[in-house]
Amino acid sequence: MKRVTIGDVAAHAGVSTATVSRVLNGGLVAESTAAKVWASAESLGYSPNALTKSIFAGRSSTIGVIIRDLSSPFYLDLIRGVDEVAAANDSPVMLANTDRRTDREAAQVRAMDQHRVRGLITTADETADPQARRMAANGTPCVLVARTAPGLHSVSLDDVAAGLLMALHLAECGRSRVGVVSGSHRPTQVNRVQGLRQGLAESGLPQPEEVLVENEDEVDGAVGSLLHCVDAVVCTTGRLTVSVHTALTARGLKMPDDIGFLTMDEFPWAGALGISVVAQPSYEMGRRAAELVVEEPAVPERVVFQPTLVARGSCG
Amino acid sequence: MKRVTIGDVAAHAGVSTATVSRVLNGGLVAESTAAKVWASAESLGYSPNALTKSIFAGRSSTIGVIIRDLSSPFYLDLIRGVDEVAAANDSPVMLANTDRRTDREAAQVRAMDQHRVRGLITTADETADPQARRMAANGTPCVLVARTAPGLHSVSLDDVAAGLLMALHLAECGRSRVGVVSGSHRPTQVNRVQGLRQGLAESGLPQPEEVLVENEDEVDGAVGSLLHCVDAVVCTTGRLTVSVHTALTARGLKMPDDIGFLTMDEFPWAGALGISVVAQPSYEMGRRAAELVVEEPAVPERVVFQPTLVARGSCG
DNA sequence: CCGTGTGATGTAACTAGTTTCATGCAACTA
DNA sequence: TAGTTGCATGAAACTAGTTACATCACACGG
Repeated sequence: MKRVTIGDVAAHAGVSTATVSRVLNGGLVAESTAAKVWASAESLGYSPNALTKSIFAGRSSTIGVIIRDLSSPFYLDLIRGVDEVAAANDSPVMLANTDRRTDREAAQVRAMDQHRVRGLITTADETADPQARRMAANGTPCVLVARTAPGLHSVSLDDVAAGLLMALHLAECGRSRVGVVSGSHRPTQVNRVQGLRQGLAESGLPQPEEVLVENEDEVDGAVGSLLHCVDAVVCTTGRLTVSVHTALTARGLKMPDDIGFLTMDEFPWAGALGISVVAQPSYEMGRRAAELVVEEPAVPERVVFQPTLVARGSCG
Repeated sequence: MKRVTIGDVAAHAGVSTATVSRVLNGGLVAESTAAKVWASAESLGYSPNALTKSIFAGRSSTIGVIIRDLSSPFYLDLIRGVDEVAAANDSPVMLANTDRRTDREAAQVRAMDQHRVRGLITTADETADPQARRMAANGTPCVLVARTAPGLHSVSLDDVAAGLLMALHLAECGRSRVGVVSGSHRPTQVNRVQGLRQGLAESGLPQPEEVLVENEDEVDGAVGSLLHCVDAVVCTTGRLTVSVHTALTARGLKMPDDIGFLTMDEFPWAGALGISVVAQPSYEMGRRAAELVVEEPAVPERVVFQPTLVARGSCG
């Protein structure tokens, strides 16, 4: 049960702990000594304690990731991107899911700080900003995802452009009356709706009917309330795609003939279902966020990605 | 840039580090002293180093999770379950994705060991077993997911039962000639196919035509080669559901009339698409795995979950 | 008035490593 | 042969905490 320490290896090999450390980390050691040490380490099953290394280095090699919603495909791809870069840099990933409970976020950030993560990638909202800034001041790069804040790095989508793309596509498909389902008051949602409004106006179309839905089980009612006057439904968050789609099809509406449907974020079944989406490069965004952590730019960097339209016929 | 240490707090409050430690962890301290220490800690922005605590405790509070495939809905739900229990126990989750590259697994397990995780939950295959056993011997509970091995905990599905369920449903739907797409030689896959064979035999149906597909881009060809003689296609892994479904619909086949389709693992769009599945309680499995880590049973425990059929009409 | 008990605090040893500095020893130079 | 150089190694200090033990002041009982 007692762990084998560097001291045990040193004793077994008949050298000092300093020498063992040098062998393990590639210092100046005689070949014969190195061989002895390797043999001892092997035979004792020595596993160096990464925590101790980290405490000496002042921080661990771990990259912290705080995610609002593990079940959303966007965040999933984001994590895949982060993990990819982290693995390439021998950095483990420490993951925390807040399950959309904002009150947990500051605590999660604090926990990450206490674990002395090498850097933090987070979707937390303003509440946690002071905490994140303190970390940044201590030299821990913090990257906001899907939001910007002064003094912190960020990786986000051009949400206004996403809204514009949506409006443009709807106009091209000959839709005239648009209903919007948005998911929160967060800036991403607000900006997408704003882009949509702007784009519709530029295309000479009337402003959209809007409903805001926090919980998935409110979607059906909300969509129902939209339907009396619209010929297309737009969903500004990938999280609600299934619910909105279900609300439409449950009413027997066929796309694109009975109703147009356009949503955010690519997902595996979009092709099979013929659903048009405005996609964000979530995997690439995850990669970029992790790169910011690894590269530690001195000045806060704001990386903005452009959305792309993937037309599949659900709008006509 | 220099971190505030317990020593800085002690100096600022005019006490010893021992007293600060006692204040922070609830030892015997005078109320007036405690107040001073809290004030100092607050004003200096002290953040206790969790790594140092862990090294003294001999291990960290982190739970390690090694996953083969982050994009599979099964693993995603599993992680959600693990995270839920971990969060309830104030344990961060350290995540590593092997991207189905078996050669990375042993290295990942080693890395988790070096980080002195409190416990390990892994889908790694036999290659990493010796490493995992060494960890278990050192007192780190290791839980295998979707596989069993002597001396290690495991959380898995009754895969034979899953195959039986599939066969039973196909028989009930009047299917007579079944094609199977399986995803690997791993025991899960083999057992599901075995259960399917057994169930078909018990129902008096002929043995299935089987193709094994490692890569997603081989699915279309493989499905094509099945189609000359079958009236139902079964997919024994959720990972390939999209590809197999696409291969079928791309040929203009309608379900259930032209072909029956049955696959593994529940997924968000199954309802919308009317696809019948044999589901595993992946979230619950994740929770149970994390509980095994937290509870550290002395004897290796093998938890087996039962699959359930969710019939949605894609088989008739 | 002295011995004892108790609560609050400090000292120092401990965790498992890394790293600096000093030292030993051999080979080479003068 | 003495002095210099340089490699290999060990002792000890350091990382940031925790904790066992020692100490001290003070209150109380005999």
